[in-house]
Amino acid sequence: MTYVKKCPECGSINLFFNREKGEIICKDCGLVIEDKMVDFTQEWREFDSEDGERKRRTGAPMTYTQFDQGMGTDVGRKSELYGLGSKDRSKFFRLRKWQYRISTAIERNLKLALAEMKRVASYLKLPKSVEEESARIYTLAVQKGLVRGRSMESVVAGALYAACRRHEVPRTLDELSEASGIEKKEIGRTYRFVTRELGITILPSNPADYIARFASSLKLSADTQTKAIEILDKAQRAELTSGRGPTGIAAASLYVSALVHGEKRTQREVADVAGVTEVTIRNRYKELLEKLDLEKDIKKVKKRKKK
DNA sequence: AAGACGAAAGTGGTTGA
DNA sequence: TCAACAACTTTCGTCTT
Repeated sequence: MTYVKKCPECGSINLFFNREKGEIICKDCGLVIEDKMVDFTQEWREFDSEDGERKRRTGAPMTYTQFDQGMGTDVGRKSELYGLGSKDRSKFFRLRKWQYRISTAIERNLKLALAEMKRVASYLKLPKSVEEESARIYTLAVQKGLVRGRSMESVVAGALYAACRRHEVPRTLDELSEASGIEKKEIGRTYRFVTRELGITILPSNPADYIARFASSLKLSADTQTKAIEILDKAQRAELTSGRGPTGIAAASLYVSALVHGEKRTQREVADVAGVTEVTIRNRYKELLEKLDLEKDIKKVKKRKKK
């Protein structure tokens, strides 16, 4: 395993080490540097002892990014035909034929889907752990027949979106949409459908998870970023965040923070990277000023400018 | 001239009867 | 199942820098 001290992209030494996700993330440019480390968390949850027994396993690691998960199932072999009557014989062949048809159909679909998934995931620079999770979700969806009536691509996008959220490295629907070429609405729809049908629970995404990425695409300093997180923290305590879109909150915090640090960005610029409109930023921004008495900070900056 | 601000009308999703 | 509702968007006119 390589030991990274500097970000190969921007040379920054401001790295964030996340043991649970097995990743190192550059705080300045958002690059995921190393994601091949061991994942220390369980990927399943145990609700009772019986559940645990079933899910625990030993042996070679299973991967979902390969279409048959490194395993295969077959309906019997010819050698098992001895002693069967002609009726059973034909049943045997019928079953095998179906087995073949179904499994090849699923396999073909999975192969295509996983290739597409890989493409989109690498376009979005997603860590391997997210891709794995996404592949798992997609595989389950196929097995439950949830792809029927929907385009394969949209389910792939939905699975990726869900996986990102679960791993707390959220991408916006807009980004997914741009990378996959599927409409935002459609992704949202299939995402909701698939997670509901599979009983996957997803926590509402935390605005703080967006800050680092937005800040780096706006080329804001680490100071500004830290300040934005602080503001966010206060906002959450003042209950300004519930029911609001997390991206809007994150964008507004960044906007304010950039303002007081003299790294002003226009509302338009911030709005663009966050995938919201200026109006939303304005509304959140107004609320932030009202409830968090940040006015004095803003005034200070204005005075400084006049000099 | 560009950016910030705010009002009004429209959209898609959630909720509760 | 449908209507009310909240959040967000689009659009557009006005004010500020």
